Amino acid sequence: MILARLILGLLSLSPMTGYDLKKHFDSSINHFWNADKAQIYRTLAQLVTDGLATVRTVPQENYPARQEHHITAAGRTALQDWLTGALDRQPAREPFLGRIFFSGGLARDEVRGLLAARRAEARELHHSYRVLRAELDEAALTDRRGYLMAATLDHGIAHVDAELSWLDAVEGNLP
Amino acid sequence: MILARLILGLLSLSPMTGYDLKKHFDSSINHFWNADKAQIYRTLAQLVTDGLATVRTVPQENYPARQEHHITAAGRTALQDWLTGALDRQPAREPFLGRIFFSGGLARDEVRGLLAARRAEARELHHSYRVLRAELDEAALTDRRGYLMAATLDHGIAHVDAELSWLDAVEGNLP
DNA sequence: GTCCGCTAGGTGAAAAGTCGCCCATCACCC
DNA sequence: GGGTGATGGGCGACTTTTCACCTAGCGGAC
Repeated sequence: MILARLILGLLSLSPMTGYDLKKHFDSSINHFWNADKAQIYRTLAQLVTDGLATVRTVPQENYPARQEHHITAAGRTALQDWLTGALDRQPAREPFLGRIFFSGGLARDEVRGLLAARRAEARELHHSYRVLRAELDEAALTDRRGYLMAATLDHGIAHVDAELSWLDAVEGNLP
Repeated sequence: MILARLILGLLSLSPMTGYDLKKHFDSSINHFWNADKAQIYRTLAQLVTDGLATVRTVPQENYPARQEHHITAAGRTALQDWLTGALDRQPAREPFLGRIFFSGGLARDEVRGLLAARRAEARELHHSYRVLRAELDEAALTDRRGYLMAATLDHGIAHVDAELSWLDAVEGNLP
């Protein structure tokens, strides 16, 4: 499961609770994956039963105790195996293209509306990616870890740019 | 469910069996969605119980009878509602970026290997999209339906191009 | 004083999707 | 004569994902 791997990846950076993980998913991971809270807690439990992580309860003042999950040696091995293993190509999934594909029967302006809505979304995404990118520490980009994390954001930006160009072309030539 | 809509879309073009649908998914739809055989049959059954499609059994010589599914008026309405309804933005899902994100601990050459594997995949995809694109009838592209169907392929090509450029940039500056 | 939001960690149920397997017939190749 | 693959239509079990709900204490706003 990809989620288990991503969680292992985060745990390899530092021990975390399910709550911490959810916050990471919602911020730094969000541009390429998202995870439901329930799914995170269940996957975390699975990692523990599989011996890839261990839990340590850390009491806090004024707050509920943290169930801190630590990656184990076996977990690090599993993570390494995933990172260096063969690429599993996953099928394309673009619901928006499904609409475009079947929009031949719509009026011209309805199609333009569809494209405009998509453009608005893309622009918004582009902006939020740019903001995230600008917040990155320039110095951190010179080491490989920081560079690759930034690269995943650049990936998002590049694809949103491609999307905008495609939208322009499609609308420009729309019969 | 998106799958139900895509199936309705295909049924709106012509009546089909589950088998026909699977073939369409594997050819013309494959660049933006894919569907499991079992899933198609179950969704088809659901469409019938929901009154969005009806079945007609058509016997054949030498072959099993076709369970031809026809879209109903209610089905066309549902399809129209989907096409003209608000865009539901779906979260990003890029397992490959998950690898990149956590590959900071790998050796430089291992990261290059990852990028190279991705590049090979992208080039292959690019080629298959180009082949499909070339097979399209030029004349059909002047009407809106054909134009939009081709546009979904162009979308794939544009994004694969963006992916290749991104790969070049990432590898070129890799620390 | 009461409600909202943050910290923290869940459960239960249903929907969605995947995987392997099954049935049948015909055509074709070796 | 046996295997493969196309035509056609499924079933059952499983995993993955989502949705709604629940617990509980604390801090601050109204």
